[in-house]
Amino acid sequence: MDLSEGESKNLHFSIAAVERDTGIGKDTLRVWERRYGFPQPGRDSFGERSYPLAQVEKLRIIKRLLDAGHRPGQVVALSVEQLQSITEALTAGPMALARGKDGVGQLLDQAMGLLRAQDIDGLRSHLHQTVASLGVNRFIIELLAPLTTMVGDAWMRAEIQVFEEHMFTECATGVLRQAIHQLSSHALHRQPRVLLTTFPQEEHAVGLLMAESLLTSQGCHCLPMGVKTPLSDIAKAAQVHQPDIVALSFSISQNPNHVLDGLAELRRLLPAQVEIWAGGRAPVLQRRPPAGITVIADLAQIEVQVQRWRKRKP
Amino acid sequence: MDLSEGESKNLHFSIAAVERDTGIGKDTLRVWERRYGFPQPGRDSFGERSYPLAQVEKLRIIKRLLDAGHRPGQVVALSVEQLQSITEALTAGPMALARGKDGVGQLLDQAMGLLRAQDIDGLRSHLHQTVASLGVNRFIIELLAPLTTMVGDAWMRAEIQVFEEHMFTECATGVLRQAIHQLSSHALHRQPRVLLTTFPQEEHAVGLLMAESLLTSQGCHCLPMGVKTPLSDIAKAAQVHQPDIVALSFSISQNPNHVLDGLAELRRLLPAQVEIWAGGRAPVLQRRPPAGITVIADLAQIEVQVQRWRKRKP
DNA sequence: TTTATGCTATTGTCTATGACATATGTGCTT
DNA sequence: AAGCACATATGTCATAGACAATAGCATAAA
Repeated sequence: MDLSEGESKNLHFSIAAVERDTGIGKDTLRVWERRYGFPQPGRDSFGERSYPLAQVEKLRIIKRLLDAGHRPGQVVALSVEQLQSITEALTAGPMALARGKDGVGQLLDQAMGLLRAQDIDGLRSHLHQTVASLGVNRFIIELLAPLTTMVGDAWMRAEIQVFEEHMFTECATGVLRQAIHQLSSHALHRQPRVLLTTFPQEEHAVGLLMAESLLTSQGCHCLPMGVKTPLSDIAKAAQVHQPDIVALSFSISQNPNHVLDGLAELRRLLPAQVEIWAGGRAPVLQRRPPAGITVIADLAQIEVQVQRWRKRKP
Repeated sequence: MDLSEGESKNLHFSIAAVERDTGIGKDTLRVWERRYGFPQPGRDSFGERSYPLAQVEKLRIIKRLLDAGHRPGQVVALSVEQLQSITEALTAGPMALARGKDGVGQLLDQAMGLLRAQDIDGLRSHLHQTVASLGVNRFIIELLAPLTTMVGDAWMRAEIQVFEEHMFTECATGVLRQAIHQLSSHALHRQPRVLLTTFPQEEHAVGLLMAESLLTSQGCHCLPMGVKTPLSDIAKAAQVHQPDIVALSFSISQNPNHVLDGLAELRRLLPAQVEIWAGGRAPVLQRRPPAGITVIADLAQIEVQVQRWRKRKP
């Protein structure tokens, strides 16, 4: 029911729109207002909360800090400036790390430059070229993954438009699909068999495709199921296709409790011999690694884990 | 916090889990209970709703019927048997129509057979083979589009599992991406330039990919933006990338008014010389074709419209 | 027969406040 | 340090009422 009517006029958002844009639940938004005095939405002519753009942006910053481990009581009441200084401290590390590390840093800067210049066709050929010269593994781990992170960060800081992010995603998707197609072998009985998907709330498919590419390049037999699969259907698919591993991808904005509950429930639904691998940027995976789940801390771990699996199985 | 304790014992679900699995919001679940007497969850030891599996499955059937246009008051209180008979009646007609029409019908039956046999790898190679032998145009128009319709119908009737539909979509996506990649030319200044996307409510990407494939095979310059782009961002993207045409895809479940309002709004946002093409299975497009919009009644029309555009422009 | 118009019932979502289980932090003791 | 108890912080659930938006339907007009 929430059309984006109000949003276009004066950049005000309904509570549902804010939930969608920030990932913070309606209940939580109301209780923050009650407890911390922020956000402090106006009211529209129907008496309903109406969040100005500035507050939504501040909420996005806050959400990011929460994902990074801060607690609401510490950050919700702070000013935008204070929040930004914390955020900068937070992203300064990884950014420097990704940049100028080795020769690939140049390619990364080049890609970012093309994106900034809105040259999507140029970016696409640049990526295709790089995947050809570096190989899929290095391409993903050293170029595409950092690039995706940088784009995500830029989006968080509202430095890029939504449509630019869409076009980048589309571009990356195309390149990854192409890479997967080229890698895929028709040899039967490749092992391990890996079923790939995400939980129902998860919209982001690029992480999943990166995992699929890496797994395929390791010689695994991938059973991709796209995003947003209900838990019970993951279980049913596992029953039919008998994978050795169910691999799940989580983006940074996932609700930590949903992630943990979902993983626990899935662990119960699947037979014990089926491993569950959980990867992606959801911080909760590292902070509170759930029992019975193999956490893939970063993409390079995929190779390690596949080798571990192969050693264990005869 | 939804502890999923209860879920393991006798397959009971918390309200959050039901929202996740059915896509029906918590508020709606509570208000249905209040108004229609269904669902009727038990209560756990904390006094919180606890939905047995049977009710969750019934809710999934109901959700499908709602997506197909039924209203809650008509269906929420019905028995499972009644719901199933409605679902069957809903899709009986179209099925017969698609089947056994011409020589390609065999390939279609073959594909459906592979899908029924859960042989995804087989289906993938069958599709790749068919696209090679028929060419992209005939492949999409005569095979993939009818197949997608059949799968959608089968999903409506709960003849196939959600995960099977996911796997089919994934398979079709891969084949289409591959086709697009092979077709795409690096020649600059191809015309017309077509920006492709969907409205924010629209999740289905396959229709969009089919359109992109056909347009690319006609020698158009495609600017794909994926699904779910806010209207204002479509306009911003058009400002930057200067397309001749903005092409939109609508699935059958789209709210007719949202579609019409959205198209009218978009028409206002875009310069007059930019054409808007609207295609897909949303019935409202044929019933009340909006002013200033080019309606693509079926996929074969894409070729016709491209030729019309080229004749008009020197 | 078809197309507008207005009325009515339907339906999703919002509001408000209270409750409470779990997570987290603090301080004390060993 | 490490374990434990207690306090605080925090997200989610509950209840019940309100109401705008939507859809269905009947009636009037073309």
